[in-house]
Amino acid sequence: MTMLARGSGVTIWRQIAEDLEADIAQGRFAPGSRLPTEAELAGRFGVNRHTLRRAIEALAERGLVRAVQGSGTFVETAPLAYPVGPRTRFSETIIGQAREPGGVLVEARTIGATADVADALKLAPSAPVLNLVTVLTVDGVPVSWGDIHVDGARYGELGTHYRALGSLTAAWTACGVTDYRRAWTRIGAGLADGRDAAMLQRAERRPVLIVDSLNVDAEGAPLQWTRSHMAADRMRLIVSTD
Amino acid sequence: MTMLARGSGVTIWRQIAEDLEADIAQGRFAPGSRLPTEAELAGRFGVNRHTLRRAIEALAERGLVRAVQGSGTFVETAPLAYPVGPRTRFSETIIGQAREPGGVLVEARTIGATADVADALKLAPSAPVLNLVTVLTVDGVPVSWGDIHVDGARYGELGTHYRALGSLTAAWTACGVTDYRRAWTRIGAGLADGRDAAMLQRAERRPVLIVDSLNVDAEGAPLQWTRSHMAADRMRLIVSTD
DNA sequence: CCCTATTTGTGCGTATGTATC
DNA sequence: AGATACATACGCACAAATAGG
Repeated sequence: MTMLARGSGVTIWRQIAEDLEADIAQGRFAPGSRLPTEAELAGRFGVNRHTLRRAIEALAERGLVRAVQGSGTFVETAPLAYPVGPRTRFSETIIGQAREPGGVLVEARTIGATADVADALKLAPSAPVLNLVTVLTVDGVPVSWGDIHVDGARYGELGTHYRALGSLTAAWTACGVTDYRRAWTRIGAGLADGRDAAMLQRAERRPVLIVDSLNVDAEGAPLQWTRSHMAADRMRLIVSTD
Repeated sequence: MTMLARGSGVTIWRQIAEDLEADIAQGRFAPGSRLPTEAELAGRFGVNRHTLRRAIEALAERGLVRAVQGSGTFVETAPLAYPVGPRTRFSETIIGQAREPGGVLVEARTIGATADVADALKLAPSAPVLNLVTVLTVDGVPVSWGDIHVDGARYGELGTHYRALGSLTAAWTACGVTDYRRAWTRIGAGLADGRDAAMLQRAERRPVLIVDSLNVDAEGAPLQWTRSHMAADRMRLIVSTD
């Protein structure tokens, strides 16, 4: 730990933030590990806990650490690679990287198709559509949430199956769809709003990847239109074009 | 124009912003067109120019309009679709959408390969690398800037050719590389920093797509490693997996 | 190339409402 | 109730960038 230079023109919290950042960059605080408590760090630097919190806040804002109330402050891990391919499955991909995937169904309801959805799924305007809201986690950390839309008339039971099985692939199988593939993916970016912040346990205004996609069955008929919001500092998309 | 409700609990600038947004959504202000001047709009709404500017600022923050000093405030156009495929070329894609592509070489220098670059290009660490910084525009509006790295020993003239020809594909041809393709693409997101803001003529903290990619020649040998920063509200990536 | 009008950007001062301690 | 801080709104003036003659 370097000396703090009071009155040097650089605020104390900034010096501390840079110090901690160097510690993280050089692996003295490992990715995924918990930082010492705020009280301990404040003691170490010889500053008030408020000052230290300001430093932590700056690091969290840049996505280097994540503060969890009641638990601690954790060093963020390197972003996960998520391939975009015709047959990529979330669970398989995550397991292949020796991590533990998870999925939670947050909401399930039937709504009328909006223009976008009706167009993608080739349904009549305002036809019944099953809307599932899910959160995907890796090692318990939310990485993405999705707004899933399927034909309500044909696949109204998808939500029930998903809730029981915890995997979308399995839920589709239970609905009699044994195979599906990704037809197209549209990738944009935006800033996390209140909902993103809540679903991804992330601060507002952090960058999110906004990914629209269409899955089709073996015959090419549209099955599922999804808009996913991915925490950009936890996930990165990989496209192979060989 | 709806009446402004002073003291209604909603600030005036917010009401104005919502009013203008509705005008844009319903096409009363066309994409790409210039809004009335601040003075005129302030007069129309019967408010101070500062108040109106606050409303414009809110719209600009959401990417709906773009203010240019000395020129005016313009309605942003819908994001451009940019395919990610083995043989997509910027110029061809843009022309195919009936828009006008442009490219400017901002900087050209030779540096030592960093670990990332050496790895991607299969060069020795700190081998000479030609680094080109370019800005791509559509209809004169910057949509992306890129940090291009190529083997300095073999393709040191690429920068000269690019500057003369204005197109990377043409510059490669001049270097004797008649064909190349995209091997892989990694897509993340971040917030615009000072450099992004300057290069993309965009405010800081706006969302940017950060795209790393590798181009290879016909034999699959690495040619060009690029990190592009794309203005997310002007461009969106499309991946087809058929 | 210069000059000028137009348009957005910035600063300072003042007054007022609102939330917080 | 009082004190304080902060965002809102207005007015005026000037700086900086752009466009056109």
